[in-house]
Amino acid sequence: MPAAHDPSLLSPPSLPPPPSTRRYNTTNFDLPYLLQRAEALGVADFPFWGRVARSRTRMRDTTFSSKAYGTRDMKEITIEGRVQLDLLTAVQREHKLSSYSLNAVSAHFLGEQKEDVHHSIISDLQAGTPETRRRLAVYCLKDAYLPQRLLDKLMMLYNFVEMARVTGVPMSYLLTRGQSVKVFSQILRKAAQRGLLVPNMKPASGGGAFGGNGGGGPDSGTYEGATVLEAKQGFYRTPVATLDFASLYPSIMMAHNLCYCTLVPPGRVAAMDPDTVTRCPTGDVFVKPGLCKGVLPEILEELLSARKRAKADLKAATDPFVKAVLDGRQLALKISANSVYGFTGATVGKMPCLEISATTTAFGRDMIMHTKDLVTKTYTRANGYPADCEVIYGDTDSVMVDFRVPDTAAAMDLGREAAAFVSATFISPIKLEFEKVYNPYLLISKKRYAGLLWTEPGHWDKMDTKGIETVRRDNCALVRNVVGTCLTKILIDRDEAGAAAFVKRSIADLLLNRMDLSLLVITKALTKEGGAYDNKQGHVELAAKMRVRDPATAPAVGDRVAYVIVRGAKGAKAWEKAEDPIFALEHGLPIDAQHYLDHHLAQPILRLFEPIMKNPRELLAGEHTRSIALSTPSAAAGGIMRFAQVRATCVNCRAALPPPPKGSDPAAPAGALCGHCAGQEGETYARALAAANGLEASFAALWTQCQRCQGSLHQDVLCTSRDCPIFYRRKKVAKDLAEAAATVARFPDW
DNA sequence: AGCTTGCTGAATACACACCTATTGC
DNA sequence: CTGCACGAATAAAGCAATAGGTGTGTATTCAGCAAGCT
Repeated sequence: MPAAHDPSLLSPPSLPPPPSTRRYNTTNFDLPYLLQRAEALGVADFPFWGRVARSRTRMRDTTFSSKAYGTRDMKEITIEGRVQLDLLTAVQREHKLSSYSLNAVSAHFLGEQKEDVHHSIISDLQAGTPETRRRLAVYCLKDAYLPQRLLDKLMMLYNFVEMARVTGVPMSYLLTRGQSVKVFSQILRKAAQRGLLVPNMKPASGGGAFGGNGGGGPDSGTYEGATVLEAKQGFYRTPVATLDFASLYPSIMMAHNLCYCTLVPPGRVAAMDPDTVTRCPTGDVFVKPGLCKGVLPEILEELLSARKRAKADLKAATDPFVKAVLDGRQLALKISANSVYGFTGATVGKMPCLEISATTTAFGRDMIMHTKDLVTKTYTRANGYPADCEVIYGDTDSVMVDFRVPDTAAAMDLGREAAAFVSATFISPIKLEFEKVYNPYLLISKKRYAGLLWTEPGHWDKMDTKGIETVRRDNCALVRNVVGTCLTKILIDRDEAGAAAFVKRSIADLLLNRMDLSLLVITKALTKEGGAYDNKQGHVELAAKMRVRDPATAPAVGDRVAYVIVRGAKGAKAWEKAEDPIFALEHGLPIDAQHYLDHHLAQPILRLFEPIMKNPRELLAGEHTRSIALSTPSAAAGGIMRFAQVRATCVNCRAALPPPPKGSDPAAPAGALCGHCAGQEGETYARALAAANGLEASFAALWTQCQRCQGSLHQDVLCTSRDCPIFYRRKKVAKDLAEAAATVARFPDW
């Protein structure tokens, strides 16, 4: 690309245009852009943004990588005395969304869409007329205004300031560093108060471990985690009470005074007075608080009291959105508290101490088993209770008890009683709480269930769904909708037949190609560089393809890749059939409906209906699955059919028409009807016309909707938003309309 | 010549180990 | 003692679990073919 002809500020020679996700990614996009632009234009006195005079703003590349936040390439930009708050990073860290484009995030939190203009058009707008430049300016203003509103609405500053104060790290760390630096900072602060010194430990593996990330010593780094009780799968139509340990791991660490400074080295155990130490299930020994109170337990007390305050605020709030934000805040504090345990188990971290983490989980395992046994043994008919209770499930810190009573209020009473009774067998501050009742409760397997959640008798609070397709982001919206609707019908409406009917309808719609493309878009995160994958995967292959098509907008590491499954040759692997939804739409690639049915819809439906129906498989077979609208392209080598002449078909009965006579113009419209249908021209034409008119009307409606979204009813729609269902619908209707118009054109005499 | 039989290579099915993404707690 | 160049190290909460996919090896099925038989 010769840059000479274009001195415009909008297209610097060295910098690609922003993909839609980067538009509000100040630290990784806007600031580097400004720096590089100034460099390209030779504006030497520009990059001095900090509050330290004559200190030049510097930039360097880094990558951040952690299990929880994923891997991301980042830019580190030094601006002394000013806090950078990159909203994209903040949203990515605090919220699990399918798409993080400014558009999608605004729609999610503000209920507002924003047009998404492809970067190539931006140059055109700038180079156009005053009117197009005005439009560009409005668009840019929106780009700036939406992040500001998100910042306010999500109470980001408020939450970040609190987190920074509680953990004692600079605010910038909250977005550029992980959990461990927060824990370490608290340890340093507490140790300083006590006059203790913290050792500067060497990083785990001593050798020159750089370049290839192989090895890494998987043997010593791991320890046993929590117990997950066997899930007694089924659909429970009676109340199931849930008993939870409050902050299990923190409370264990506090109760048993687990800390670096209270761990007794094996060689010294014999010398200790047995009354002053605790011997743990792992065999490790820690001194009791009377002798020396641990640093970690004290940190935990502070974090938990901060969380208690947050919970009190949450209770006082009335606005549902504010409630949601405050809930996020208390959750962040809970995660910080749990990270203290995690920090001790992080073998690649600054100060691993597996004695602490392994002891913590060992206590937890004992406690959940103890709770299960005690409850099962106590709540029996023999002890005067209505029935023998059963623990049907439990994960880490919870047990789900079916007391076998029909009444929600009765189950709550029993739950409260059991919680108090079991709590009494533990030392402070360990506490088992009765929290909620599920009724009904659909238990599919470990870590996957759904139910109506009750916290007081009389009315249920909400439908709670865990681990099922509706809450997983690597499903398409179709699956989420079908499963979600079925759950609503089954749990709330108690209409199992209706749910089954809905499934059949959805399958028929899918196979008849009546699905919105937006419902079929799957997104998955690109977790590492393309070459680092061992197995081929659809989203990885597609990302590579997109890099070839347009490097500027292709997904980068850490981004979520959106794709649809299009039809491929017979036996093609799934990774060959993944395609960019916009590309598929624009090139008219057919969707592989069967693949969606077999690989995405079938299993979730079976799992859902298995506990409910006798023969769930009938949902996947039968009349509604027979209607395939399009013919499959033929087998070998990417579809040999591509080279075959497409024969025109009768508009009425779709029978193939005889080929046009030799020598005639092949481009001329074919006759409309076959000999058999020849008499029905009038009604067939009327039908075709009606279809075209209907499509025209819906296209106009969608177009207007998009115009409204862009804020002007007398200008072209430029938006190509991957996240907007209207966009897909508009494109599809446009295509259908073109086909319908072509059909109408085959009746030249009418 | 027409049919069956047995063989062979290819296609298909299946079990299994492993990788990857994501969630629960 | 200060400024600069150069090289080294930098950082990263945890485990349990489900599910879908890939790749591989083995067993089974099937089509095609030649030989043999009627």
